[in-house]
This record gives sequence, C-alpha cells and structure tokens, in this order.
Amino acid sequence: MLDGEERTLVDRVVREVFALLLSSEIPLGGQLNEAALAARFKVSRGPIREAIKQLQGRGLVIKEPYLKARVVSLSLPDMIEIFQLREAVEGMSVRLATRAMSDSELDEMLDAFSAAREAGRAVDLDLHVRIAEGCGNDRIRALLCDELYYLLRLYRARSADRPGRREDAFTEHWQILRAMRARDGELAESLMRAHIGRATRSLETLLAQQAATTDQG
Amino acid sequence: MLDGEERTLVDRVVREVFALLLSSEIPLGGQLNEAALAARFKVSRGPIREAIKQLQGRGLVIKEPYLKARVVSLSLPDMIEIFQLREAVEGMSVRLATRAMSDSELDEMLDAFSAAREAGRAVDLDLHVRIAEGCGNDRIRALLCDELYYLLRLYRARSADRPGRREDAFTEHWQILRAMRARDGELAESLMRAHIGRATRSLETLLAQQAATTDQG
DNA sequence: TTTCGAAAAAGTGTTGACACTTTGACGGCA
DNA sequence: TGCCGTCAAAGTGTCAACACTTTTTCGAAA
Repeated sequence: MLDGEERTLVDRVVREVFALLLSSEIPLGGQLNEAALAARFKVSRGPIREAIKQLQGRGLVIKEPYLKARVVSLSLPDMIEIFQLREAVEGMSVRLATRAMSDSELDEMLDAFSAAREAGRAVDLDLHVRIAEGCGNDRIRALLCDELYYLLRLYRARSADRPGRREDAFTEHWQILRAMRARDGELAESLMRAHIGRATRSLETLLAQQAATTDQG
Repeated sequence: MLDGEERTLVDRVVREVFALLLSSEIPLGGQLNEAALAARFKVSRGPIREAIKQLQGRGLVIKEPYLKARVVSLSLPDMIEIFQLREAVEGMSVRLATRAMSDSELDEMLDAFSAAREAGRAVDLDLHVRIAEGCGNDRIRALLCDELYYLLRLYRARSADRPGRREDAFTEHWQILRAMRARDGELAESLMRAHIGRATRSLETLLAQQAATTDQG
C-alpha cells in the first residue's frame, strides 16, 4: 500500500504525509492543518481531507468534527495496547502460515534470515511481514501490514532503539522459523506469543520506570 | 459509533448507508453509486465520498480508483477469515477483561445473562461487546466493536440463523463468565477460543457442503 | 487586575462545477 | 462472422467558493 503505484493524488498525499510523520517534521500529537498541507503539496483541500481520513483509518491520526486532526501520540500505554493486540493476532498469523506456506517458501525465508543474521542486518519487521503475507488470511494480513506495522515503524523512528534485545530476538525468530518448518503450528504460535509478550513486558517495565521517575521529580 | 450523536452530515450518511446494507436494499457485492446516494439523501457527493471511505475503513466496502465502490461480498471464506481473527482477538479480549473488570461489573453481566437466558433472548453479540468494552484496551475494543461486529451483524442479517447451536452457546458463554468471575484469565481465554473455534468449524463444514453441492450440480 | 462576553480570525464541513478515467456500444476491416 | 480501434456515456477525482463551528482576541465592567 505504501509503495504501490499511485493512481490518484490522494495516494501520493498519503505517502508524503506519512513521510512527514516518519521524519519528525510533524511531531507526535501535533496537528495537521488541511490548508497548510494543501499549499505544501500543491493540491486542493479535497485530496488532503481524503488522505487524512485514510490515515485515520490506519490509526495514525485522530480527529473529531470541526477540530484539527492530531497525529496519534504513541505514548507507552498506546504501544502496550498495540503489542497486546499483536500478541493475539500474530500468534494466529504464524499458526495459519505454518499450515499455508509451502516448503520452498519456508526455506526461502530461512535462507534470507540466515543471510541477514550473518550480515548483521535487523530483520524483525521483515520477518513478521512475510509471515503475515503467507498466512492466507487477508484480513489478518491487512490488519498487521496496513495498520499495526505502520504504527510500529512510526514508534521506532521516534524512540531510540534499545540494543541488547537484538541477540535474543534472533534466537526467538530462529525458533519460530524452525517450528514452522517442522509444521508445528501450536508451537509456532506459542513461541510467537512469547516473543511478543517479552517485548510487551519490556515496555511495561519502561512505563513503570517512567512513572517512578515522574514521582521523584 | 453507530448510535452516537451526529454532528456532521457524514455521520448521518454512514448510518443510513449501513441501514441500507442491513435491509438488503443494496445486495452484498452490489455497487454504490455516489451520485445516486447523494440524490437519495439530499446531500452533495462530498459527504457521500467520505462516508464510503469510512465504511471502507471498517471493511464493509471495497473500492479502487475510478471504479464504483462495491459492498463486501461476505462469502463463507470471508466469514471464516473473520472468525479466525475473532478467535485470536477475543481470546485476548476476555483475558484482559478478566483482569480489568470489577467484581460488580462481572456480577452485573452474570445477572443480565441469567435474565436473558430465562427470557429466551439471545445475548451472543451483547456479551462479546461487553467483554470488549471491559478489556481496557481501546484498540482491541475498536477493532471488535467498530469493525468485526458490524460485519457479523451484516452477515447474520443475510444468512438465516441456524438454530440448534443456541443451547450449546448458552452453556459456553456461561462457562466463560464463570471463569472470568473466578479470575482465571487463561481458562477464560481458552474457553473463548474454543467457543469461536467451534463456530469457525461449523462455517467450514458449511463451506464443504456447498462445494459438494456445487460439484453435483 | 481579573473576569466575562462579544466580535473577529482561523479552520473545518459542504457544495456544485469541471477534469480525468473507465466502460460499453458502434462501425470499419480482415 | 469475428476482432480491433474509436467515440459517446457514465462515473469518479479534483478544485475553488461558501457555510458553519471553534478558537482567539480585545475591550468593558466588576
């Protein structure tokens, strides 16, 4: 959706506005002025309005009648909500993918994963996307790829990546892939839920620390 | 969202168009003509376009540039996808609600459930809505109440309800409520998943029968 | 000085007209 | 007869102007 060909102005505006969010030019929680965006992108307010509606549909923007649209705040509690949802949906996603993906598709994923590991590249989101695309349930794929992963990218673009989890994450991903290859959907599901659950608890810890700091100050 | 006050024309149009879908005036898979709807509701095409975008966001309408918007078909495979997603999300919903809801809220739900059972009223969707509202995760609540349950209502308005499952469903719901009251989130989650899983398999059986019939004819 | 209220400014909601794309029908050509 | 290109009709995409709501400003009264 993000990189598909653009047949209308609306599509282009959606992409450009999202880029604005990623680049921090518009801060989280900031406001979107229709007229200003229209002037910037050299289009009228119509396409801007539709683009905002679309971003609203993906949960990136919040809006009430007659009030300016606000970029979602993506506070820590927001992210915890998103991770709870991911834990449930991605568990199902990997279970379905374990049944639906062919041997060659899985092998290709394993190869790509090993290559990335050796190159030291992060593959986290890539892997989750591939699984969602392979699960065969288009509604689940759309929820993950067109909504939640957008929010995740936006969040990561803002919060400095905490290292340390990197090696653990590699191991966890590897186990998930092995379970898929062994066609053990149950195991793959619980590994995925544990994987995301760990990330959730890490966010909850962070939240508790923030609260403690705030109390002190 | 459906019954909130309406501050703009768009809100009214969304409600009216959804009523049109529920009443079968526009068939599943049918087309939405912007100009025709505008004439019918005595508004210009702008609000119609926004309403369609909003319905698209809820998965009720599918649209591509320059082509007429189509009402979602809600075929059996579509419903199976939706039920797979529900199984995952509602499992998490009831688990969170088990932790988040107060004793009095749970007791009230149990009372309402018993009353409905004696009166012979169906409470299926009601119960699921209450749980989603009580889970404390607004993103999950919105996904269930503002998207999936709309689709479910639409589907049920079209397909004659198969009886027989009614008594079983009562028992299953009762067990879920008991587990919540006992504050056993794990149990509540697996009961909910089993509950929805059974419905999913019933749909899959129906699909297999349809396929068989089609092959014969 | 502070508070309340009215008026102006800013911004979103709605509209009708025009531009572009798709679809289906018609006629020429093999 | 069947196929392909052209053209008209239907329908969606975009725009600029106007209507309504919200927010801010500013002045008068307590």
